[in-house]
Amino acid sequence: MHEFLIKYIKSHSTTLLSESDIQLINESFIPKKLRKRQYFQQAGEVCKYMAFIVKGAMRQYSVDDKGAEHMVRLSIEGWWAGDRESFTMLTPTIYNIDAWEESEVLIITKADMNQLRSIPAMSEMASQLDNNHAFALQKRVHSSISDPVEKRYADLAKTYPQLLERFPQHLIASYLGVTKETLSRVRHNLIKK
Amino acid sequence: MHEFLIKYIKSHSTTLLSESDIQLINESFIPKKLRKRQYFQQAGEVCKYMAFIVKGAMRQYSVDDKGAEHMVRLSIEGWWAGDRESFTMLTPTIYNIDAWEESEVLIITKADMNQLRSIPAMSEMASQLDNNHAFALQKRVHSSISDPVEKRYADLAKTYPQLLERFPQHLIASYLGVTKETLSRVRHNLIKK
DNA sequence: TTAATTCGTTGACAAATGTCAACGTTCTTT
DNA sequence: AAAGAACGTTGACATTTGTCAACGAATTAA
Repeated sequence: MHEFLIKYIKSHSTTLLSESDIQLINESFIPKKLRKRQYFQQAGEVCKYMAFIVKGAMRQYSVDDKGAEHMVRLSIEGWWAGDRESFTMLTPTIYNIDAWEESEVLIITKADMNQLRSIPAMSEMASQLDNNHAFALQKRVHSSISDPVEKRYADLAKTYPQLLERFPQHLIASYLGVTKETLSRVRHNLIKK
Repeated sequence: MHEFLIKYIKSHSTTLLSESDIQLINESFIPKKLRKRQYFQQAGEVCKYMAFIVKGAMRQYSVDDKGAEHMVRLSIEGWWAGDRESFTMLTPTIYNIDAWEESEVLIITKADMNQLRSIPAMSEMASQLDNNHAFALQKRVHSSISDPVEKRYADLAKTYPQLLERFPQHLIASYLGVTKETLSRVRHNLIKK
């Protein structure tokens, strides 16, 4: 189960991992299975763990006054789940995170994560991840103020085609900030062209 | 001119700065004056410098096919300017950055920034900044998919009242992702309540 | 000082999106 | 196998937002 993570770390760093490094990593990341719809984190809690998804699909979302859900993130295997702000600042999160599909994850606490910073490949990977995360958020902000829904959907389909295969359209619609009806019509228009 | 930066670094870190640290910082950050509307960075270039704004106001924006500008960021003194992705990845930026008001900035190259990582307070500040930046982007993504314009504007007015005083409304509108006419009407409705 | 821009507002209308209801299909669960 | 739920689509209509034009006030430049 940890092999996927080790492979992932190697591919996101340039320095080598010693046997003892791998040992330490294996001990720090605890395997956990999540049933369909099982919460990994609920709004109001402090996010105690980051999860590396080995298998499955998860979503991060808020719920507003009217009970409507807003997807801020959709993730599948090879990606991470957890609210960064809550995790690093130890403040209560406003997001729920749950498993959309039955999932297998490797979870780690903040303390253990800090321990692992002593491993060069780990800290390298972490900062690379932080960068990529920030770049992706920046692009999403930019497209949200610049592009019509049609383009936002097309870009998503091109950049992350896996997400369209794994999540139903009403979650994709929420992720894009529109209703499922609007996305349905936008898709209809796109096909015509 | 550097005093403001030093004060800023101190307030964003817990470790002390030695005299030689301050010396090194002063040498790494080069003062630069920008006239009104002068470019700090143009789309297509690689962002060679990060700028700490000592005085003035700057904006970061893209320009689409139709010539419309989209403000991804509005910053004033005590904030930073520069496209993080271009700066760290050495890729061409898609954003223009220019001075909205006459400004004084302190600029630093990536190489010099890396040098400064040896100063604990500096690296501490940098990671704190990265975090705050990511948290702010996350919030903006969330509000863009969850909140109506009215609430987005009210939140902005509450969180960053300075921005409303320093930038004209059509730039604020662009920052929120709506036209100036829409913002004008939204404000009108807000006042009635 | 005068002339030219920029800025914010407003009205009329078009376009995009949301809301609500209905429907058939597919997928789950029993 | 049957029943229920989830999903995606469509229509009718309301609401929001965009577009274009015009206007006056404030700001800037000549």
